[in-house]
Formats: sequence, C-alpha cells, structure tokens
Amino acid sequence: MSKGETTRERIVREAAPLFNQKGFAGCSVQDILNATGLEKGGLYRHFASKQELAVEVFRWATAQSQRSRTDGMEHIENAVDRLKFHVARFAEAPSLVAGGCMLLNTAVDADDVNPELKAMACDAIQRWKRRIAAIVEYGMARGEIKAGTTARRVGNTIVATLEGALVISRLEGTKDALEDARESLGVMLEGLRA
Amino acid sequence: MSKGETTRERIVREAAPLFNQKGFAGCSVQDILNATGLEKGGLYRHFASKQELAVEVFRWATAQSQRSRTDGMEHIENAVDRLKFHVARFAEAPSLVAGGCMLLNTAVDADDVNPELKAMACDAIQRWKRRIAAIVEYGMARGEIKAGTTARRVGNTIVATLEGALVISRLEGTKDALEDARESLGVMLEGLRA
Amino acid sequence: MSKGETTRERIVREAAPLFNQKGFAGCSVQDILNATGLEKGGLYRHFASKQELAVEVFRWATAQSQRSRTDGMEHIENAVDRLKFHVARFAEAPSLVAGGCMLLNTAVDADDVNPELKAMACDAIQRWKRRIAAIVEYGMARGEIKAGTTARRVGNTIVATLEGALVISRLEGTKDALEDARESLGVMLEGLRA
Amino acid sequence: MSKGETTRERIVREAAPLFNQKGFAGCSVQDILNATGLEKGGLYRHFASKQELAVEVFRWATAQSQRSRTDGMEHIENAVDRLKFHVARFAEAPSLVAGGCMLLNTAVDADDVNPELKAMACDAIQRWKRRIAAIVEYGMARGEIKAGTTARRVGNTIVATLEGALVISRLEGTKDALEDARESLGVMLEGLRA
DNA sequence: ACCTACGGGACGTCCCGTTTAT
DNA sequence: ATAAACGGGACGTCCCGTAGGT
Repeated sequence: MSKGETTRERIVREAAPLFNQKGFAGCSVQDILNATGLEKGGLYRHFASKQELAVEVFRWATAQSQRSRTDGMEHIENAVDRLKFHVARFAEAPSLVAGGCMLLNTAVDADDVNPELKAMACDAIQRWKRRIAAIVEYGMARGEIKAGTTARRVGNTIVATLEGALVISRLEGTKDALEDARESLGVMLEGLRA
Repeated sequence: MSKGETTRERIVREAAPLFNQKGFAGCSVQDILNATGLEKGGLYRHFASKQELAVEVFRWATAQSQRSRTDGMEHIENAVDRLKFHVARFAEAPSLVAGGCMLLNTAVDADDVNPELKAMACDAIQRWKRRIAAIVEYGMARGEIKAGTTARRVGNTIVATLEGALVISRLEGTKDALEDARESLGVMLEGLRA
Repeated sequence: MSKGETTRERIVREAAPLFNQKGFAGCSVQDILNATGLEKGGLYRHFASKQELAVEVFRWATAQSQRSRTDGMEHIENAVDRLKFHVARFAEAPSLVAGGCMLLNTAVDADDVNPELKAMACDAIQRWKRRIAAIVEYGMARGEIKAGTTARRVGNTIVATLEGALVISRLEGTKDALEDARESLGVMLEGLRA
Repeated sequence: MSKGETTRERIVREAAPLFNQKGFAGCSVQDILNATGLEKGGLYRHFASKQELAVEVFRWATAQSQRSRTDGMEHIENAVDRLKFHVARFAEAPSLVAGGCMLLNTAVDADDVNPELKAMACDAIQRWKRRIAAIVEYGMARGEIKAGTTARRVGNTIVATLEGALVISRLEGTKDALEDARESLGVMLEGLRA
C-alpha cells in the first residue's frame, strides 16, 4: 500500500468520529486537520472537498459496522435465533465509531440538507432491512417461522426499535433503553416461531 | 400580548423548521433573518444569542407536539386502547414542524456538542416515557393490563420504535416504516391485555 | 477615533517591523496575524490585500522617519551646520522600525518585483534628496556655502553614504561604518563652507 | 569538466539573476526550473536544497564581481589613483548580475532572516573593505597618502557611498547618483594625497 | 535527470455571530 | 428595528519545497 493510500485511510478513520459526533456542518476542516496532524494541502490532496471526505467516511463506517454486526451470525441455524443474536449484538456494541450509530446520525443530519449523504444513508438502511427480511423468509421456507409473517415488517420493526433505543440510551447515558428494546424484540421474535 | 411578544413568538415559530431541518450548526442566523424578514439588530433585541433562540424553539416545539399527541386521549377509558391511540396518533401525524420530530433531531444533533440542548432533549424524552409508563400502571391498577408488566419497558419500546420508524419513513419517503411500527406495537400492546 | 481606525493603525504599526525585517515576499499574512492577534477576517476587513497593507506600512514608516529626522533641524541657522546635524541624527538613530531603514530595504526588496512599492520608495528618496539640496541652495543664497556647489550632488552623496553605511553597520553589528560615514561626510561638508 | 559539473555551474549562473532580483523568499524553485529548463529531480540532484543553491550562487557572484573590480588595478602605481580607478570601475559597471549588486541585495534580504547568507555577505563586505584599506596603507607606506589617514574609514566610506549610490541609481533609473558618488569620492581621495 | 507523489502552508473570499451606533 | 461595523474563522485553491520511484 502506497504512502498516500495509508494516509488517505488514516484520514477517513480519524475523521469518522468527528463527523459522527459533530455532524457534517458542525465539523470543520480545521477539526480534521487537528485530529490528523495534517495541513490543508495534505488533506485536499486526498479529498476534493469536505463533502467527498464525508462520503468516504460514511462508506467506511457503514462497511465496518455491517461486518461487525453479521460476523459469526451465519453459524446459527435457526432463523429466529439468528435474529435474536443480531439484536443482541446491536444492543451490546451499538457503535464502533464514537458518537453513536453513524447510519442514524447521518440520516438525521443529512435529511433535508445533503441529498448525496441522505441517499447513501437510505441505501444502507434498506440493505440492512433486506438482510433481516431475508432471514425471515429463509425461516419461513425452513418452517421455523410462521407462514404469513410479513418479512418487511419484521425488518422495519427491528431496525426502528434498535436505532430509536440507541438514541435514548445515549441521551440518558444508560443501557436501559437498549436492554428494554432487546427484551421487547425478543418477545416479538418468539411470537414468530412456527 | 404586546407587540414585542408577538414578534418574539413569530421568530420562534418561523425559526423552528429551520433549526429542525438544518440542525443547530447548519442553520445560520442569516437563514433566520431571511425567513422572518428581520435584520440582525431586530433579532438580537429578542434573543441574546443563537443558542438562546434554539433553546426557545426547542421548548416551544416540544410543548406543541406534546399537546397534539395527548389531545383527546383522556376520553379513552381502557389503558391498552389509550396506548394504541397514542401510537396511531404519532404514526399519522409524526411531526408538526417541518423536518421530522424535533425531539429526535435535537437528541442526535446536540448529543456530543451542545450540553444545554442535550439536557432538554433528555428531559423531554423522559417525560414522554413517563407519561406512557403512567398509563401502563393505571391499566394494571384497573386490571386491564397483566400484572407484572414492566411499565418502563413499554415506554422505552414505544418511544424507541416510533422514533426509529419516523427516521426510516422520512429517509425512504414512505409511510411504510411507521405503519409497520404501528402494527408491531399493536401486537405487543394486545399481548399486554390481562 | 473609531474602533476600526484604531485597529487599522495598530495593524500598520505592528506589521511594519515584520515587513521591514522579512521583506514583502518573506512576510506571510500569518506572520501578521500572529503579531496582531487577529484572524484573517479581522485583517482583511481593513486591507484589501497584503500589497495594500504593505503600501500603508511604507507610507506610515516613511512619514515617521522623515518627521524624526527633521525635527528640531530648523532651529539651526547655518546651512552647513544644519546638514551636519542631519547627518548626525541619522548616524545616531538610523531606524525607528526594527530591521533598518525601511526606505532602503524597500528599495532593494521591491526593485525588480513590485512596481508600486518601488515607485513609492523612489519618490521618498527623491523627496529626501531634494530637502538636502534645498538646504544647500539656501546656504549658497546666504553666502554660507561656496557658490557653484552642486546641490544635487551633495544630496546624492549624503543619502548614498548614510544608507550604505547603515547596511554595513547592521551587517557587522557595529556602529563603526555609521561613525566613519559621519566623519567623512563632515569633512566633505566643511569643505563646502564659503 | 564533467557533464555534471557543467550543469551545476550552469544552474548557478542562471539562478543568480533570479535570486538577485526577486530575493531568496521571492524566488521559487519553479522560477529556477523555468530558467534552466530542468525538472525538480534534476535540480535536487545537484543541490540539496534551495538554501544550498542560494549559497552557491552568492559565492559565485561574489567571486565574479571581485575579479571584475580588481582586474587591471594592480598596474596603477599610485595608491590614490588606484583607489580612484576602483571607484570609477564600480560606477561604470556596478553589477555583473542583473538586479544590482548581489552583495548589497543579499545583505538587505538576508539580514534578519538567513544567518548563513548574512554571514557570507558580512564576510564579503569586510574582505572588500580590507582590500581598500590595504591600498591606503600601501599608499601611506610609499608616501603618496598623508600619514595619519584612517584606512578603515576610507574603506567604509567608499563602500558605503558606492553601494548607497547604486541603490539610488537603480531606483531612479539614472546614472546620476553613481556619477555624483564618484565625483564626491574623487574629491575626498584627492584630499588624501600627501 | 525526469516525473509524480506528498504534505506544508500562503492567500484571499465569504459568511458567521455579535456589537454598536442610529 | 435598521444598518453598518467588527473581528472570527471556514473553505478551497494554488504553489511551495522535498522525497521517491523510474
């Protein structure tokens, strides 16, 4: 890996928590320079604009967290158990990058203001939901989950509840909300068993 | 109401969607001047700082939305029905101010960056949760809800799921997520009946 | 005097030694910000460009040093004595601004590179020479100086010798060159007496 | 002379006027590349840094001009005449490199900013002054110059006056100042005859 | 010796939030 | 309530000097 690539990657990694905590508008290029120890020239060699860097950061963070959330999941046979495992994973380690779930933060931050990031967030959340729905369908095919279950609804509910709970958790400084969400989702998922 | 008070209230009302859509850092004082037709001096006569205005906006928006979400609710006798009504209300009219639920937006926007607003958001969300929990307890007292139900968990779950679903809905531009959330919460609430 | 004017003047005063010591190209805007404690916006409000500031600095420094070099001179009746007084003044206090005579420094710095500053330096040096020539002519009119003396030559010689000596003095870190120049010019001026 | 040495010397020769006219800070490496037709790599093969090149340029220019100013001087027997010849030489051909006397320019440019070049300029000017003083002493020994003449003062005066006059001349675009300096120094030197 | 990559940092424009004078 | 003044600082472009690879 060339020196430039190493630097570029390092910038992304070190900028991620800044964008995630301060938001796009609230995070200045200077903040990033301070964090990385670079100067303007050093940064803008690698990214054409703050926007381009933010996009790269989002892409990187999303890839990171998806990997961490699905790692080891495939070893669980039963679909319901697999979904419960996924929920538990999130409740235990909800964010890899300081500042909470970058997906949710970006969704809120970019919504009315940054179409490019908004589209990426939308895409990422739909991929996540589809992954859950796929497990539900797989479970129905295997007869582990009640026929007639709406896969899409399960996806929406799990994602919505977990993300909402994370916001509450962070606000309160407790894991309560995440634990309660896990519990409630657990009840819901048990109710799906065939 | 004096002329000064009217103007002050008008500023708050017209600034609310701007803060809500662009976030605190992303919304400039100039944006507010453009929206209100005032000049800088005119604005700073009413508010000592952008921060003070944002606080006022948050206070106003929170009061607004609480009123709208509880209006008429007290005519419903049964606790479970009352909770379902509350959920439905949110799913139908999730935000009064353009830009989504100001509570959630502020929670995400202010979290690592604006302690004053963060504290207010935390406070508001806890009041909301407590109101739900109170209904659960009232339902248990009246024998409408299973004894042993964890009131706090119901509050966390309803709030988390609704807020999470709203973010997804806005991102996707569909009501799907909100509808699915309502459905899932409906199932959960039916499960609470004694 | 308004606050802005005060600041503007302060910038000029504090930038003067920087330009004088580092030269126009060698003195960065950042150097000036550091010295004044201002930020970009604060500086560029008062000056449209680094060039404009440099011009202002030169104008100010020139006015300063002319005043200091002619102060009290007019009380000396005899023309030769007046010239000797002028020479002594320069030898004793050759520069008010750190970095040597701004006139000479600018002449050298700007010569092939900054027509605007060059023209100003040229103008200033000619005014200086003309002032000396005027004293010579006044001395001839009063019969204190030999008829037929070339006033212009006296001006050129005094200015050239003093400026050259100042450069040598600063280079060597001694007053030797300035003292020697004063002595030699003294001999020359005595030779002019009628 | 190897090809490498030729190129190195060519760079020095072609960079000299650039440094002399623009100053060290004002002359970019790119300027030198344009003048020499080299690329960055080609230049840095010969010089470790811009500073090293500047040093070499100064050394070269100083040697050049000393040679030209003393060439043929030794054929003049009488010390006063020899000094007058030296003065005349300077007045006629004051600088070999475009941009004026590199010695003076460097002295002014480097003074507060580049200790290495400053030391070299100081050294060069002192060697020059010492050469003049040596002629004065030689003249006194031969009985051509009044006993008791301060050799050092003559050196300082000649160098200061010539250098000062050159600056004025270049600024005004006339030879006037140099001619006047020659005339005045001539008078002074005649006054030294035993 | 060329060419390109690299990070440093100068420059100036624009807009920000606040204060002040009117 | 307006309008201008004020200083802070964000942004991005450009070029700088240097280092490596070819």
